[in-house]
Amino acid sequence: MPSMVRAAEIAEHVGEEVILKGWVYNRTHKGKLVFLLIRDGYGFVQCVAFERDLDPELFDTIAHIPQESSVVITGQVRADGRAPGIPGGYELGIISLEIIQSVAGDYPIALKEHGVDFLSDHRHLWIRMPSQWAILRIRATVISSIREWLDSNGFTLVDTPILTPAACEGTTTLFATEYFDEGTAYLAQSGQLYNEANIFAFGKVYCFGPTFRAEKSKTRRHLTEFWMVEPEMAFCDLEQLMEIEEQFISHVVQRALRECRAELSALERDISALERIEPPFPRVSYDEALEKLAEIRAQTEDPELKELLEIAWGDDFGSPHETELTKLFQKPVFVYGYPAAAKAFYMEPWPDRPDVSKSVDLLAPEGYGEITGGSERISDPELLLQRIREHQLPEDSFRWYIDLRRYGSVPHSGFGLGVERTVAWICGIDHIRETIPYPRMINRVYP
RNA sequence: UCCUCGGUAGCUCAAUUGGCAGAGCGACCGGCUGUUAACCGGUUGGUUCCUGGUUCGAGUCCAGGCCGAGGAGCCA
Repeated sequence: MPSMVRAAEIAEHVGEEVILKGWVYNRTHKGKLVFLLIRDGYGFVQCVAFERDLDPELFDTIAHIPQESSVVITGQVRADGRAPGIPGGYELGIISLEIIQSVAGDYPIALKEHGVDFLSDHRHLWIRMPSQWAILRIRATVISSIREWLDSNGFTLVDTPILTPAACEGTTTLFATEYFDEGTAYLAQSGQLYNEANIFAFGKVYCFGPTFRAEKSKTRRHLTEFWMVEPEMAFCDLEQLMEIEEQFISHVVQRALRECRAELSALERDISALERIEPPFPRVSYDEALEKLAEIRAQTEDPELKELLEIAWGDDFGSPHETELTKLFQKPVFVYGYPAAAKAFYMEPWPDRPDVSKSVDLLAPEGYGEITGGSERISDPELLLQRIREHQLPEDSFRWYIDLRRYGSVPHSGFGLGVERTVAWICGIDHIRETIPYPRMINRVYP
């Protein structure tokens, strides 16, 4: 009895008779010769049927097998440079083939260009296509390496709630839901405040889960449901935070490079752009970034870009600013020291510059922009209380958060990494809706 | 919420000044021994987003609406 193989490991079985279980991705009929491109979940393998080698009835079946039919194939593995696939270069000479289900011939996704709305409506089928399959495999590897790095560098996973009593940061719009007799609960937009409690028990922690924003954002960088990992560290200042981030991000990219070569090349990703990603990353202050933007603005001939890049000290960067800044570097770039007014209430002020916060965003290169946002947090209870009042937040709801500064307060820092934006950058694709299996956007909750 | 663009066959798109609704792909049938979304021939395929208006005549012009895409703001 031949043994079952996975497409990804086919190279290890050259000369052997093996069994492959999967689905017909494409069929090319050449008369006395038929090529089937079979996907099995682990890759795509070409299987070849010659009329002279097979029973006429079986050959006719293979010649007419519809796209996406499920099959069990027995065949002999051989190396052939002409064979397409992921990874390509090997093919199966078909000895026998059993159809588990023959599709009626009405599979909606033809092998041709499609519009994004059509593909989104068929997301449950779209994920079978090589590009989407490759992206989601890379996503899985990215998530795995995020957890691997944190777990092996002293961080404890401490889960934070998804149903929360109020806005963590009080600014962005939240999804609300009825919560028994307790009134309204909200879907979490961040686990950070809970992380800050957790570091006083565990030192270094992270939470990792879906987060929700009810913002009516309609861009290639936004989802209403997305995944975020948020590490938080006690006894950590802004400089140490940046060192942690660059180690962490570099590990994630390098492991994707090692383990997802076939997927990245299926996406035609420029590998060399990723090979450069290792510490240290450039660091630019907000003030320096403003100067660089002013230079770019002075040099551009494009009146539209000139207008988009207009910015005054105190404004947060918009995506045009981020995009232009990242073009100046071949690695992710830290921009630190944003104006306090543009950032959240809990951020530690810069020494001797109260209008500047000890905040840092990491902007991915090639125009991808912000993938992490972090800061050193306020550790003084009086200052924190003052900020809560300035932002007109409900003091009573933040009692527990203020307690953290009363019982053993220490300098501490943390950041949040957007998984989908990171995957989009690593994959080199232009819209994050393809980086999550079932994207949730302002006008899409199906399928 | 604002700006720009779009909606025609299952899919991707054409349709001249307002004058017979078209092509490619898919599906189905046939041909082809190395295809890479094969190629060639044939068959099949329509509420032109909706409502109203102008006109002898509307896919095309006008008004209102619906849906989608890209961008802005906001953010990861």
